[in-house]
Amino acid sequence: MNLPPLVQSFVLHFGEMGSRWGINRTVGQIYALLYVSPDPLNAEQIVDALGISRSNVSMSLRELQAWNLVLLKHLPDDRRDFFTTPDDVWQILRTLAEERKKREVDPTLSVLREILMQQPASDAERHAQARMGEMHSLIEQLTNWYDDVKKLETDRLATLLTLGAKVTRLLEAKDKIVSLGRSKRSPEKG
Amino acid sequence: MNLPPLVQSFVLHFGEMGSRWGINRTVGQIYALLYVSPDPLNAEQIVDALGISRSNVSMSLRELQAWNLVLLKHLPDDRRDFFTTPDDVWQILRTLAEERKKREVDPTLSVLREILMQQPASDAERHAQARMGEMHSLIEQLTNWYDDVKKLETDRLATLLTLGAKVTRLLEAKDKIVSLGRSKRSPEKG
DNA sequence: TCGTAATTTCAGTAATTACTGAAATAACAG
DNA sequence: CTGTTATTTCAGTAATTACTGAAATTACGA
Repeated sequence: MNLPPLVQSFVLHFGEMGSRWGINRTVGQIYALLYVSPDPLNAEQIVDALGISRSNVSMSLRELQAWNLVLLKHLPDDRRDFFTTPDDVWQILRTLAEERKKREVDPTLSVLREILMQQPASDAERHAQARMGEMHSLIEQLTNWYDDVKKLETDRLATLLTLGAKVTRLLEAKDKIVSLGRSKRSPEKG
Repeated sequence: MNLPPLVQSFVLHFGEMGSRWGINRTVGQIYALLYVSPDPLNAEQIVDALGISRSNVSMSLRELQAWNLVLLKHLPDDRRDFFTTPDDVWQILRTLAEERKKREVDPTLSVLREILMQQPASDAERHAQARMGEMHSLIEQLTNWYDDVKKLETDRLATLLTLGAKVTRLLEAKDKIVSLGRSKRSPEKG
């Protein structure tokens, strides 16, 4: 491996974390390298930087493309492929979220839906189905929220994050006001 | 494998997804089985249900315990260990989020912090450090939001989710009002 | 302390995943 | 076409991860 020390630490870390993130070492290292490189890199440069085989680079770049995590660039009068990551980290986050949802959540959601359609044939199955129903509606709530939030432009998203749980304090206040207003006509618990 | 068909589909799916979720097949299957079982199960019952070795069950339960995803129960006059999952799916979600953060995010955050302390020795390193800084602050914003939100009780969290992006519409309105109020004294762009 | 059941550990093996080098394919320029 | 460079494919191998069975350990009750 042939990199400035500071970059090397980063690249090695991404390599190690790769397995925890569901990608492999090489894919992690290549992504890290592209992320910190000032300019797009071609395959040969990646080979030189990381000291891995050309074919491994080819396969790993293909993997990163399948994840939509890299951009393919071309220089004039040069037919080699050059790769970068998007400049905007928020955009990277969006892509990551989208792809992980597609791979890690959607299949489960559809399996759950299918099972929930079936007729339970015993108490055990009835109970199991009820549990799967709970899981299903939890995931649905999460993905609905996600679908809603992913459309936000970056600065609105940042606002939402900064606000965090404070929002619910507003809601508490609102609840009080609403229930006060309602209390004459239809009083309720609480 | 010896399970009602409906449960078996669920268990097999969790097994297959296991690798995508960073756990292995057996761990996924055991978790799924415990999740849908009406009562806690002991190791022998898991062996019978899934048709895997006793030692594999032992190791996989240990793994699930490391993730805080299962509860250990004891029946009176029975010294075997029985395992379940929490009843509350929201609690499960919280645990999952906490553990994934611990394993998948925190190490990167601390590596980034360390690297950002260092003195860059070239333009390349300066650029890399700037990029890592962007990543670092993105992750910090996300984890701050998470720390804020994780404290909410379940129904407040559900409210927050249901509201989703609608919150920002409130904010837009608020922005307008505030800027209107300010416009006489210190007019600004927008 | 002995015996028994429950659980864990771990060396060996099976299964899976990652990586390489060589060959094939593609994309051009002359 | 032919030669050259870039990229991909893929069979074989290396490395890693998962799983098993046997032995060891633990936790009791008699």
